Amino acid sequence: MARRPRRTHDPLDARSGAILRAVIDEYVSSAVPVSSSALVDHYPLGVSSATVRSILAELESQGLLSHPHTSAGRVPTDAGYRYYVQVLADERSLPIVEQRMIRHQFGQVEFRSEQWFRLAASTLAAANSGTAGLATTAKPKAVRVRRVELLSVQERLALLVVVFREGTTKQVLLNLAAAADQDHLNRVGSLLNLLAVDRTAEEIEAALLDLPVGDGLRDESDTLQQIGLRLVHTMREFDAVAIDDLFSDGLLNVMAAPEFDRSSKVRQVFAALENRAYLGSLVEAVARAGTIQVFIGHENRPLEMQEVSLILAPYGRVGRAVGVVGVLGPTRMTYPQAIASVEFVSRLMDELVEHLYA
Amino acid sequence: MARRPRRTHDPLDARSGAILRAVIDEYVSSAVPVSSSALVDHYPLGVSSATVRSILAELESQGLLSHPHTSAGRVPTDAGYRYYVQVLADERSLPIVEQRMIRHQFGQVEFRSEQWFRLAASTLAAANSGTAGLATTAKPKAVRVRRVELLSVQERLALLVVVFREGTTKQVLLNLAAAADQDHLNRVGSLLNLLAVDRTAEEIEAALLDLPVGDGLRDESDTLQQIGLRLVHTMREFDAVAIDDLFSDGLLNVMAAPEFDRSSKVRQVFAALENRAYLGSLVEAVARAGTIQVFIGHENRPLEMQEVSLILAPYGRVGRAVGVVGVLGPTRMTYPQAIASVEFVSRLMDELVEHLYA
DNA sequence: GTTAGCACTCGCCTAGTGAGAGTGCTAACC
DNA sequence: GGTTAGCACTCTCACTAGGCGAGTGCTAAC
Repeated sequence: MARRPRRTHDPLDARSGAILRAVIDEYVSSAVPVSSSALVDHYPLGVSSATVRSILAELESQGLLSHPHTSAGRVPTDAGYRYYVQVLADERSLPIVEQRMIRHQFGQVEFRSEQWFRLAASTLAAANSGTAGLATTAKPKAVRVRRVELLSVQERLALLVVVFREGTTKQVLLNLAAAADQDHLNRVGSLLNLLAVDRTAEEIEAALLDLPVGDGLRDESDTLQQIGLRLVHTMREFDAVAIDDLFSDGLLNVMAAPEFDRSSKVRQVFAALENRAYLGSLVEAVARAGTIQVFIGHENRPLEMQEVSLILAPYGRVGRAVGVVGVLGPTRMTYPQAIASVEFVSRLMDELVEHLYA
Repeated sequence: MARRPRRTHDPLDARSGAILRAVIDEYVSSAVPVSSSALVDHYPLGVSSATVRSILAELESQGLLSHPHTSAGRVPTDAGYRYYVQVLADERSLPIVEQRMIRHQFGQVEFRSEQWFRLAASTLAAANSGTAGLATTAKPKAVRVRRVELLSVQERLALLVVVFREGTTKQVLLNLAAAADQDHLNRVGSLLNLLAVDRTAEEIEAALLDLPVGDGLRDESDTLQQIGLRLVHTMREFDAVAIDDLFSDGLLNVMAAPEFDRSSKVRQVFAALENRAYLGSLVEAVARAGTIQVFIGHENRPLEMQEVSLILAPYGRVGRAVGVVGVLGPTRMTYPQAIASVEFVSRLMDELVEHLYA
């Protein structure tokens, strides 16, 4: 499961590397198998097409390129992309103007965390044509309560609002065992706050068990137990999911790519996004790695994701809240640019989260 | 804009009606243009294919059927579907077993409104193969505050949590003009609650303006003004959107239909869902009508939605919180079944909402 | 090691053909 | 007069053949 760095291919000599890079650059922009002549025409390789052909044949024998059919040009394999990403791609960073523009946008948007995630996703989609932008909310391993609130809805119906330390809230409707008015709930609420604030599910559960019985607040203690357990349950559930909320943008752009012209292919992309289990495992892997990770085509285990690539980067603080931003696109994507933009946005999100915790 | 009932076609005689119905039933299940011989084979019409042919020609001249090309069978037009839905379709209701199953599922799910919407959407998707289920949250025209809560995040950063009467919450991060600790925020919070509880944005704004200045709480009054205005702004924003949250399920099923095998068609469906403006107008129309509404193909104004149909029903109480549930699918869908299930689920949601307001 | 030249392969486009489906029309029928 | 059988006609679809062009791999010369 752990997504350890794949074994890098035997290093290529400079010229082979340059040609592989050229093939990939060309293929990414044209979406058409690349011929030897196209390479000598568009790239300053300084050799003839015949020479290029022999090198292409060599790269193919190494599994970095493939051949749709005899008289077609070359197409990168997943291994080819992998080598490209790991060895050949120039470390690029986002142009300053673009950086400034994105920062500006984040400054403009309302100060509401949901808006940031939306913006992160749409920014990434906009910065990488043909890909979708993704952003998950920041979530610690074990959430801690900042404050709970109890609101009477009806005689035996109450709304429990929990605010967690990272600012996310959950709300649960409670069917109360006994009737309780707002005054009663207020008293229970204060007790629950005393018990729960700054604590994890585990700790709250322990505290509930330690609760002295018959301490003059008999009336409240039943309700407190009931609601407390419900709170613990809700928190456990929240802790269990790797991805609480997933924002995406630009899925329509992905469909526009020629490789997705049949809807059965598009289906794959969506199935991928709905496969929260796998996506969750990636998010965890990325959070664990603590740095940007690239998952290319067949490196993705689920069959339905083997024609897409994901570039994901964590943000936030390990041990505290960690979320992930990234892009999802066809394997044929502009990796350097995508990596640069994902890296930039993740650092930006870092700052935003840091700002909240400073 | 108002989606008034379309003019019903001149009524057909019994036999023509039966044949139109047969064509639609057949086409819906086979997705292939329907020939006269297929009709006499599969339906007890009691006449020969030649007779059927002449009637088909008649129905076509009335605009209820169309002809892909000379030697192909017939396909219903949008007007044909409309006539079918309005005149021909038998009032069906969901089988009791299915009703019971759905009720059971709603009983099982956690008592959290979000879960209900998800379940409503997935139930509808499951009950109608080839369609997506939709559910919007229940939202009144002008929301009213049930309670506000202020939490200190940092010296000059606070989290405002607003719980509205229907149980939804919003949270906004506030950049405070001046430093404020939790004590200070608590005092401001109580004042704000006094001011805001049970009130709409308009009313809160008015109350803020009426606020006596220099009433011994000078310190708090600046913060109160600032936060109050922010609250009003947030509520206005919330009031302005017709659709706050849209849950959908089964979009992948829609893609499976043969009419959506090219991704450019699928694109349309998604574009439709992202066109919140139009969707919002439909939701409003449905809420206003107070009853289930069917929007077929070209009856939808946006070009990108002219190959899909929507069946939407309101739930909740007009004047209070109203939401919408429904299905989205290709025009070629099983309308009677879809209508029955949407109607059932909307009544179920009615009950749930009613339960909260009782 | 590089290059020019060339034969070869193979997908793609076009045109052409035959089969089949389904219609519309007509003339006979009840 | 409505209904039906029969039939000519139309049009799509699937298949085939042929020509074109792109691009390769190989070879022999540089």
